[in-house]
Order: sequence, then structure tokens, then C-alpha cells
Amino acid sequence: MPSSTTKDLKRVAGWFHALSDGTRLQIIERLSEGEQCVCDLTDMLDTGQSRLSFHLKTLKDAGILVDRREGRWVYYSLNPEVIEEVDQFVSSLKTHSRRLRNESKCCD
Amino acid sequence: MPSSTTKDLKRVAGWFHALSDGTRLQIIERLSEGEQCVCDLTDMLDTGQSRLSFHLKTLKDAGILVDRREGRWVYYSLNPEVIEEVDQFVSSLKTHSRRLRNESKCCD
DNA sequence: CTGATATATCAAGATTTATTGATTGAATGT
DNA sequence: ACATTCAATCAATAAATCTTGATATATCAG
Repeated sequence: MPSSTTKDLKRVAGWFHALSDGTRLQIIERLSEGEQCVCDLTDMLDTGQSRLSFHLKTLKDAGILVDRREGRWVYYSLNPEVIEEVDQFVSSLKTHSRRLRNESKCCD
Repeated sequence: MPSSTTKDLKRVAGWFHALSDGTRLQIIERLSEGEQCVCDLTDMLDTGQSRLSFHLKTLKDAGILVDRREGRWVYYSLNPEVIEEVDQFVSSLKTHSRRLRNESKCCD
């Protein structure tokens, strides 16, 4: 994990904040099976309309989701570009933590 | 991303919540260079003692960090096991989103 | 244009999280 | 035992986030 600017950290924190809620993770679970319109998500998740809209906006604002209007319906889907960035961040963290564990093991 | 139980989702949400704060990400940046005692973190990050302690506890409760007392000092470090789980979650999400993108591309 | 449907936004209150300063506890050295 | 240092916890307040119900906006059908 290279040292990050404050702006970067805020962006990263924004990703994780978006992912830090059970309802939003449920949304993501659904969308990992493919694009869904809000109406379908409303049925699948047992949640009020404005609440769902709030969580979708939270995910969209963080860049995790993108939306697309088609007539009366709005479709949400995962945003692969940003998810890739999240993955790179976590993956780099994993690499560091693994390396540190191995270093300490060797000197016990 | 296989369908998760409510309990799993809460655990996952807990990871991301712990990672969703700028100060905590700074802590993680430091610890990705190696184990640090609280006293060093206090110097490096410009933060009050109880505030730092609060954020360390938040990360520890989520499983991201582990601590170890040595005399008067407490050392914190990344917890590779849990970070690996976080990585697997995000990595799986990445795989799904990538696959979905490619599927849609092929049918334009 | 009118009514109906899908979704977003807004405002108020409820809940959760974070910050601050004070206190407590644990380990050490004298 | 006493004083000192490092760190955790507590209590009060502040700030951010979430929920709910009402209202607004956009699109379509008739």
C-alpha cells in the first residue's frame, strides 16, 4: 500500500463506507447476478422505496454502481472500473500483511 | 459472490465499516510497513491519544488488526487472516462485475 | 392533457459514530 | 509503596448516517 494523499484516502474511505451496510451488501449481491431495475430490487429486498433509493444513491455516489434509465425504469449495475480499484487496494493490503507475517515467522 | 447469510453480511459490513474512515486508513498505511506500538502511531498521526485508541479498537473489533502487549507498550499489526477474507470477498465481486461487463459487451 | 407508474428528493426525527477531556488500569523503576 | 508512563475506558457532546412519510419529477398510456 503506497502512501496515499488525503484526497485518495477520502475516496477509498468512500468506497468502504458504501460497502459497510447490510442492505447495500444485499443490493450488491443481487447485482452480482446481473443488472436489475429498481422495481425488481424493491421486490427482492424487503425495504421501502425511498430507503432503497437512498442506498442505491449511496453506492452510486461512491462509484460502486452505475445507473441507466430505460423508459420508466432505472437499471443499476456494478461498476467494474471502480470495483477493480477497490480490489487493487485490498489486494495490495493483503500482500503487505502476508509479507509481514512471513517476515516475523522467520525470526521467531 | 455467493449468497450470504445475514450473519455473514454483518461481519462483512463490519470489515468495511472499519475501513471507511480516513484516520483508520492512515493507521493501516502505517501498519502495512510493519507492526507499530501505539506510542509511535500517536507521533506519526497527529491525533489525540483517546481518539487513536478508539480507532484502533474499532479496527481490532472488526478483526483487521491484532494487538500484543510487551511491557508498557502495546503493538498493533495487520491481521493477515481477516485481510485475506476481505480480499476474497472483493476479488469475487470483481470477478462477477468483470464477467457481467464482458457479457453485455458481446451483445451490443 | 390526464392519470398512472417508477424513481428521486426532501424534511424531520431516530440512531449510530466520532471527538474531547477526564479517569482508570497496567507495567515499570525507584 | 509511590511516582511515572503508556494505553484503555468512560461520559458528555457533536456530527454523521439512516429511516420514514410526504412530495416532486419523469415517462408512458389513453
